[in-house]
Amino acid sequence: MAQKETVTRILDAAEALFAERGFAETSLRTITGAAQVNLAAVNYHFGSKKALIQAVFERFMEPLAAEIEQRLLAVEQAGQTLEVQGLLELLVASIYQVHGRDNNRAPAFMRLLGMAYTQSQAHLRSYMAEHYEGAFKLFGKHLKMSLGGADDQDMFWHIHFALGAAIFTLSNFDTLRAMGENDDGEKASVDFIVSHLTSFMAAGLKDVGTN
Amino acid sequence: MAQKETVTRILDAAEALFAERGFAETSLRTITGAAQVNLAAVNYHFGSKKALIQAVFERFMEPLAAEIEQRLLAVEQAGQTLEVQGLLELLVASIYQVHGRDNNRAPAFMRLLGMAYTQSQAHLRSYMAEHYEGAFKLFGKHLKMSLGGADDQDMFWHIHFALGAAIFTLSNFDTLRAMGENDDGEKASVDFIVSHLTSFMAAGLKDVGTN
DNA sequence: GTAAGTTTCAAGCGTTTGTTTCATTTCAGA
DNA sequence: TCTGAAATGAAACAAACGCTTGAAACTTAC
Repeated sequence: MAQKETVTRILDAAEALFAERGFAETSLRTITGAAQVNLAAVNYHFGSKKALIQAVFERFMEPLAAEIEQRLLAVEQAGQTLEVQGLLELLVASIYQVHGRDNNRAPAFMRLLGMAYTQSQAHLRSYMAEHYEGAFKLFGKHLKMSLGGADDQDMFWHIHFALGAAIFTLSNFDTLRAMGENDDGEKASVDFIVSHLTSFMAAGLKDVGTN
Repeated sequence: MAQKETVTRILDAAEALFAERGFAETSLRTITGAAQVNLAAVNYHFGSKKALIQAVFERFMEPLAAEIEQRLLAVEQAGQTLEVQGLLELLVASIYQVHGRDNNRAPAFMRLLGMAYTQSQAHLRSYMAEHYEGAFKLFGKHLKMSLGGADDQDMFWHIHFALGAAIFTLSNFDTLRAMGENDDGEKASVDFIVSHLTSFMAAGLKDVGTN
């Protein structure tokens, strides 16, 4: 088996299993078992479990952050100014573009993002803050413009309120979808939720500076 | 040492440590060490680690759910109808009333709530859904009235968007507060964040049914 | 075709985990 | 004061963990 295959299979299995059960709850043996790869391969290719976790994040975030930055810069160069709703749609479109919209990779990764905050993974948080500060600040700049120059402190918190709504909802997507079945046993579609979520977030963000 | 003391000290230590590091990352030895209690005491008094986790939730949620139900029923009996913002303030007031507002128990518990969703603790989610369904549905009824009879499906999702914003923000309270320091090194106060958060949530909730 | 480098493999290293055991201590009720 | 149940303590259990090892199996290049 070629190296690339082994590495990819480990990353695929790790991403899915971490998302499903958490970092500490997922052992290397479970991962290598699912990936049909020898236990030692993880330490050989990545060095440690911690490094594997980081690699999972890197593989997802790297192209996504690049796509977002590129789209935002294109908006600038065209001299446009997007509304809040438009900015959020830009994020959604970026995820779909980079990671597809038919698989459930995006919700799975949102679970990972949530875990990076909730579980004791300080190394992950500093890694993310470091590597994707550029994209985050660029987005903040655009958001500030579309909100008519809100106070920085207010905006920081409103962004995280919105981020929380998105992370929580998408990271518990399957659980919530099962809970929220209507009386006909019908589950909400992804598009339904994404459109309501962005609408909710936009309404909340626009509330900045009202108290 | 009397039994009650031992049980209480285990619960106190477990609540704080679980909130700080997660369930799987916190060993019984760490808990009993912090509580200055023998290792076997956990299995003696609670039965298992899983049962201990559940007991931590029960101790916090039981009086809180009762307080919320009581306040909502009092509103009904007075023939009042609360606005969205008023309903959210009722929740905040209930937490303060039951668990105090000077300690940081509420943010710590919000971390636990977030973990109950994010980590693989299906037993906790079903326990919560079962035991506090009454309070949840009662709150939903009031919210629906204050939103002018929104669609059930829409409201279910908007509630969870708002819940996500609250859980995420409060559960990562310290991390975010450190990240969000302004240039003078000043951190946002709890009251500042709670008031902005409820305002954000109210704005988002009122958005229900606009698309 | 062979040698060098890379990747996989089975096995086992030392630790830590949740849980159990059983002897000992504590303490209320007779 | 005696007794029996309740609680605590020290020690050990099997199982699972991350990680390491050295030999075997590959791939690559000459």
